[in-house]
Amino acid sequence: MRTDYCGRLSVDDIGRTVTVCGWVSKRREHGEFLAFVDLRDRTGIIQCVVDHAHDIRSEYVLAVTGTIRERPPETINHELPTGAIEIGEATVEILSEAEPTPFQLSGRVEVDETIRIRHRYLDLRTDRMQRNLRSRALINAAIRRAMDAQEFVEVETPMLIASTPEGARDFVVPSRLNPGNFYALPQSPQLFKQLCMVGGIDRYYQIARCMRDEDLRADRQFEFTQLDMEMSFVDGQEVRAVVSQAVAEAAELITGHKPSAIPEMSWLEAMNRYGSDKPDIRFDLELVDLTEIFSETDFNAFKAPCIKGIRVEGGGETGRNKLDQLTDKAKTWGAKGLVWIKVGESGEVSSPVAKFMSDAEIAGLIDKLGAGNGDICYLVADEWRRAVHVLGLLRLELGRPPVNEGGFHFLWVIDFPLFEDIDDAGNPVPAHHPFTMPHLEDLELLAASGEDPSVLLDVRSQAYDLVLNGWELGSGSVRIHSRDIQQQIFDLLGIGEEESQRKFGFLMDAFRYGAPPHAGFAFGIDRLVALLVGEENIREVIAFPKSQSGTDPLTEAPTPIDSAQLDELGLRLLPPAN
RNA sequence: GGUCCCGUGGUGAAGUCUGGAGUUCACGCUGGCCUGUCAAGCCAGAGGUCGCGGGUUCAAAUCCCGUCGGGACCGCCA
Repeated sequence: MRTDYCGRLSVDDIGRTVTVCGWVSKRREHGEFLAFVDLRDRTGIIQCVVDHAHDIRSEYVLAVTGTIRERPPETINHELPTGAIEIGEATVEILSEAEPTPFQLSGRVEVDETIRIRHRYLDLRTDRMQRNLRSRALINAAIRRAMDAQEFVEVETPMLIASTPEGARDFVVPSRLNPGNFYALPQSPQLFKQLCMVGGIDRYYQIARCMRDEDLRADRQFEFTQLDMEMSFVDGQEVRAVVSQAVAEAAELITGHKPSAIPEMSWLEAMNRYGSDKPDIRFDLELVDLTEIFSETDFNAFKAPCIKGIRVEGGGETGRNKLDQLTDKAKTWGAKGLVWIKVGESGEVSSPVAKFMSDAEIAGLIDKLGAGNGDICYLVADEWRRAVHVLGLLRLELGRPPVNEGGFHFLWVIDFPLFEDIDDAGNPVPAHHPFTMPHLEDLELLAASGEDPSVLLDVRSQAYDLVLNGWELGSGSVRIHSRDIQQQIFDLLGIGEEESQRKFGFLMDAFRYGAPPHAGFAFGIDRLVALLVGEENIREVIAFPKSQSGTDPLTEAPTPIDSAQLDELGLRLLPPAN
């Protein structure tokens, strides 16, 4: 039926008689005996010159046969790759007619996203979606090539697994053969890939679908895709090298040039300099520590464990309205307040709280922040964690570039703390998952925690995150392969032997029979692709995404099921709440 | 669970603050004209429960209350 693709025809084909197939992108009629039909397929557009085009409408599916010829010089379209040629005296076979589409596919106007998703089969015809899905496929292929080249074995792990109460909320699937029992869909193949290591696979990877029943966001869908990998007899450094290689090849494919080596930064440094564990290092605006300067202060609001500030160059013109808005935002982020200090064009200092500070303190903070004439400084005083958190968010608010600007800045954040917090019951809250290996130098702190649990917060883990332009792409760690250390961690977390046996017994059992030291990583391919193609929402790189409320405007899922289906599964519905 | 924004012919927007006839613009659609366009052009036309429900008012797209849908964010996402 087809001899050529539209977008691949060129001046080299002049004189050939071809048949192309595709959709009518545009029809331009010039009277009864001359019309131009732009035919579109996945490769591009070719202009076809036909007579009697009156019953050919947009999005009709055609097979067009004719001879490739040069266009008259004055009619060459330089906007179009095929703009120097056309299919002349074309005969048209209508393969399929089309009603007017519910939205225009030209991409010239932004269309409501729900309408696009409800008619995704049309939206997929647009340049944007064609490009995004093609880029995604290329990135997947590049990642597979990188992993295959390094002798990783692709292993598929089950989708129907046992539910574990930790972590995200599970999607569950009722079992027909075992009424009253449920499978869970995997939040990640975590335990299975560790079993693969015990099984001597040595290097495992999988482009794995993961499901988490948590609220959706611009960078979060129920279902998402990860590159999941695990290696035996390696340290974290070697894992990061492999992952760096995979994302570098993916990035090179899209940008056309090899990204530089990915820098590493400790979690503590990231928090101190950027107020985030996923710093966007495309821009500076770094946090500066001012605690020392105010150690003897009389200013009550600054009698705090930590005082941090940022300086915005040329921010002195910021109006009172804007400053009030920023202060309100800082409060919603958890700050008690936001202090600002302007340095005027002739060096004079203005701030609502200047009168509470000594001259030495003002001079000190201006010096430390490097504030010059016309600048503004923002200061937050609080507990260390809250101070850096608030200023980190303020930093993003004031300086974050649009998604498609500033290039691609990957970053490894390493040496995460093992525990995030101590809960009300006195148990530490794990920052990663409970199989994460602590730093060997910090093992003694674990032992010492009996007297003072707060030292646990200083225990570093061998966990690492990969960050791109302020998005967390993924995380990984060196795993615990010793049953003793694992039990020690479970004890600290308040997970007793009986409970750990019930939840993770199969992993603990596996470790009895020779567990290799192992480490791994997983990163979100949706997020990587979105950033690389310049989209700020992962729905744009997913063929059939769900809305923020978890429904699918195309299939209308989720839907009720009939009572026969419920009976078979041994389920009965409760009446609606309220 | 919470905060904020949006909902107006098929599509995108303006109109809403400050109530006064479904008003406007662009695209698309239908018909006509048109032999070198490419966002073709020109002429004519069709197309609306202003998301839905209630309230205030002589009068509601506009003000108030509720509700539904969409989106951004907080919580949540070991």
